[in-house]
Amino acid sequence: MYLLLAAHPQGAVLQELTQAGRPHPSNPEPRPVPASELPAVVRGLERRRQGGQPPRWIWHRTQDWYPSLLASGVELDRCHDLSLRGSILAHSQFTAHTEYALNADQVTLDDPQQPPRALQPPPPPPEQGALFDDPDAGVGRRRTLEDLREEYAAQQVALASVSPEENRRNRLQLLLAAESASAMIAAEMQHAGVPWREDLHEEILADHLGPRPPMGHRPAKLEALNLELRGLLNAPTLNPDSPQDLMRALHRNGIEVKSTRQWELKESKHPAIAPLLAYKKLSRLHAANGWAWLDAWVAGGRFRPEYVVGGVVSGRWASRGGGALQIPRQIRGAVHADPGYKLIVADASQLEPRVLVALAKDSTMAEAARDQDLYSGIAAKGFGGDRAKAKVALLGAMYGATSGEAGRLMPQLARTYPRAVDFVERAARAGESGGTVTTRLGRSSPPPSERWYQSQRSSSAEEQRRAESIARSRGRFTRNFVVQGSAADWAACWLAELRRRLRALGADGPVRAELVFFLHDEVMVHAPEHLVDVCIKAIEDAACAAKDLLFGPIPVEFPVSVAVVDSYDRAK
DNA sequence: TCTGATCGCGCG
DNA sequence: AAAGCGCGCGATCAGA
Repeated sequence: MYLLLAAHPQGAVLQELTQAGRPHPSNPEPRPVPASELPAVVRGLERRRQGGQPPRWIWHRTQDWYPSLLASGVELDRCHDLSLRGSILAHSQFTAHTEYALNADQVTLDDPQQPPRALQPPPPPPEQGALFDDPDAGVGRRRTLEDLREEYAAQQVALASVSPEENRRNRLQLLLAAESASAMIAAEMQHAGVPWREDLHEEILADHLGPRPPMGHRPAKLEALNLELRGLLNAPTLNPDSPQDLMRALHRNGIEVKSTRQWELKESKHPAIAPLLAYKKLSRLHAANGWAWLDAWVAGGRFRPEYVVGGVVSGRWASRGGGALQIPRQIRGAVHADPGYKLIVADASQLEPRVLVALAKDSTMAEAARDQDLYSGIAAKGFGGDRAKAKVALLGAMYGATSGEAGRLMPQLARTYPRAVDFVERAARAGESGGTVTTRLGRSSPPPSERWYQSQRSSSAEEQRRAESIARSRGRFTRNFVVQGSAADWAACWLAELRRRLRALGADGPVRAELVFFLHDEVMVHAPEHLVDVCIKAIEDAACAAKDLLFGPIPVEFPVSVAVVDSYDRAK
């Protein structure tokens, strides 16, 4: 059962559709639902089964509907997020020949005239009347039931015309499903929040920085370091937070650095360097994750960041507010399971190089990667067992290193593993010449920048060099895109498969395992102790399922490492 | 005084 | 200025 949900002056309007996107013949009439009744109505419909399956909800953006439904206690099984599907279909090489993609520039669901969503104030939740008083606000004029029905139908037509060769149609369909599932998971994770012990966080801050200072003042330990620096550098008014100020003071003391970055400062032996590095470390902790951060982002024992699915072109998630994807190791001790619960932290070991092996069908490298530690396996053949060298070389190949140790190791890597190296080289060449590359499931790289096109028309030798530099830069991007993006494909499938298994475990009851965090190749489940073992099994099974979904039965493993801990700092 | 760019650093 | 890839965020800085 396909249920389309759209905004309406009185709240919402529902319509049952066929899979193709036409009104369902047995129940074609749209049904308006007042905002106040929406959670109850949706809950009722969600309980219906057709062929044993719950309905699939179709809506413009998951973010516009699902958070408030979750707040009302309504959890749903699956959806189509038309906005996320649309941006994949509009750019995928798999659909490049379709009307949908060809028209994408003129008719898109998300108005290109509007600034990116990140720059707009967040839309009010649908049950707040304001949204419906002004037809131009929020979801806007072109998001009526009819618009969305047409949009969905057009997406289905585009999908149906994808070549079935090499399983392309199935792969793209899988990507769309995984992307919509991701949107639901992001909303559910925000709803659940990361378990965060404010008292432990404050202990960490007090240990490193001293007691909480009055607003706008430096904590005691930072101020002490500041005074020490002023003395050592003979600079009585130094502000170490100012790069210019700091640079001048360093130069006056004969410390000839070109920037004030940590790694460059570490080169110097001057007695002021140690306290300066200590200052920078503590200053960062105070500014990024200090008391102000705690006040702003943690409430009721939970950290609730906003995740932005589709926020990165490669398919990775981004986040908005609170630096959710950059929780420093320093404060991970504050992420702590509730009494009677455990944190299960799982990460896909060396995901990107394994994805490269599978993409390139490099059987020599696959053989080497049978080792639990991929880099050791690769080092054993071609690098005389030198793991560090093998790692640098492989990362260099995926990132496009040209100089330094990684650059020098490339020929060595290419001799032993020509297929893997050739795969990323091809992606780089395609990008340099303005072409498009595509992930395993069909997410394609964006077109070249305006700068790239302009540089192509260069004439002088100077401009030529500049053009080559811009082209190489795009080459490094597309080279990495296929690997990072296919890894994101895998991770999205892993996450969706895991969600399905966790839902099956604790379909009813308040005590249940929840996904609470996701970071590119790592998930965190907050689980009651008696469910820990089945959760671990679910995580591992989901990883296997994801591998099969992407690549089928190939001899490449995607092992996950799992830690069961009370606090996040004990993982890894 | 406000705004956008830049630096620097946290994460994968 | 370029730099092995992708991000977000806070403080500073330059310019209106």
